[in-house]
Amino acid sequence: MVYKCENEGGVPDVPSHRLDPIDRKILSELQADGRMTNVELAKRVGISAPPCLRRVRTLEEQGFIRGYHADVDPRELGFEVQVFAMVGLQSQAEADLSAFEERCRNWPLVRECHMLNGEVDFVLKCVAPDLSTFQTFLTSQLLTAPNVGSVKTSLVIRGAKDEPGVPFEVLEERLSKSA
Amino acid sequence: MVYKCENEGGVPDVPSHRLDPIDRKILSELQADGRMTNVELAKRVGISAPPCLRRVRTLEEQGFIRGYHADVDPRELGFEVQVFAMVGLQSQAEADLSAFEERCRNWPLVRECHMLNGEVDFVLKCVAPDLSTFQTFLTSQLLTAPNVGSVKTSLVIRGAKDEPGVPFEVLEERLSKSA
DNA sequence: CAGTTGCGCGCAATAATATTTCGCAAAAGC
DNA sequence: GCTTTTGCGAAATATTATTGCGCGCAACTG
Repeated sequence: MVYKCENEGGVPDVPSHRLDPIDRKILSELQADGRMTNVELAKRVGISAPPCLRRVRTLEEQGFIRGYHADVDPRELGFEVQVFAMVGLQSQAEADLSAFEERCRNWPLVRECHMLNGEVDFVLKCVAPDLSTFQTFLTSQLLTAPNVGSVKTSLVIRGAKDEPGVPFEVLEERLSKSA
Repeated sequence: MVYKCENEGGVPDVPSHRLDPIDRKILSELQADGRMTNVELAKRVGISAPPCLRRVRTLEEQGFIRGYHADVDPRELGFEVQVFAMVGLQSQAEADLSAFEERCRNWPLVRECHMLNGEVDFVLKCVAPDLSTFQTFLTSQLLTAPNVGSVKTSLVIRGAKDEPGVPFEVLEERLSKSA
């Protein structure tokens, strides 16, 4: 069970030590099927519905669960193209990094933006209805954005694995060892 | 509304042309909040609950919705490390590509695996509880896997954007132009 | 142009589910 | 050993999901 430590919006202390096996099972089940009914979930984790729902609410409030999303198929919707873009900036000053991140947040075609260590500064995951749409975005938006030095793009030929979230198996394994 | 063309498990013909504005709104709403109740969803898309639920079911069956997932916070759960790995193989024969993909599917730390064009063959998105766990995986699993030529890893310093799914705004814009 | 058919909507009824309330019991603290 | 705390579960209530019609509209047909 999650201990409701009210540390004023502060940083959580020791992450998953605050979760008991039932909480972890709940998270695992909801990660696999986010629309499961509460009664079904309760059945699976081995407690009755009311406490199960309380746990879910608490997990949501504490930020362990950030939200729920339908997993829509991009291809079926006409987004045929997926691209990874490796971006290098000219200046790595914090203000410039933030400015670029903010720009990414405003580009709908950019779904993910992660700052990296090493020679490349950012990796972007992009989707687009077709190649020409992406090319237009690339040349008229990304490449011409302030402070952008180099961009290397790679088209996704095919997806081999795309699992959401985290591997709970690894977490359990790890917790059983440290016990 | 989705036309229930029963083309025997075949490839869908013209993707989102089979979806009317209400269907797209449904997908958009469920992508943003996958646990929304059906009544709330119906209210938002402007129809009553029963037809709304029927549409959702159809969208699920037709594969537009692949599933629902709780979005759990990796950090809160003790997964402190996120890494992108660019992998080059020695042989790009189809059998060897497939073999590597299958291997990725069995590695829990690897959450995503995409085949790319260009010099790099695959990009992998990995998570791990800490750096040493990842290093162990890297050296004793990934680097020693058959046919793996080169691996360049980049640690994620910070995440700037991480939106699930597709930008419906782009889809709507596109459909309004072609009309 | 009236008749017919197919399709999707919404109303109303029913079945499930979510959510609240409350009392009890076990673990933690004193 | 006795409070205090914490979380469970049964029961009651409120919401929601789901099913079963009948209606209207638009396309097709004769």
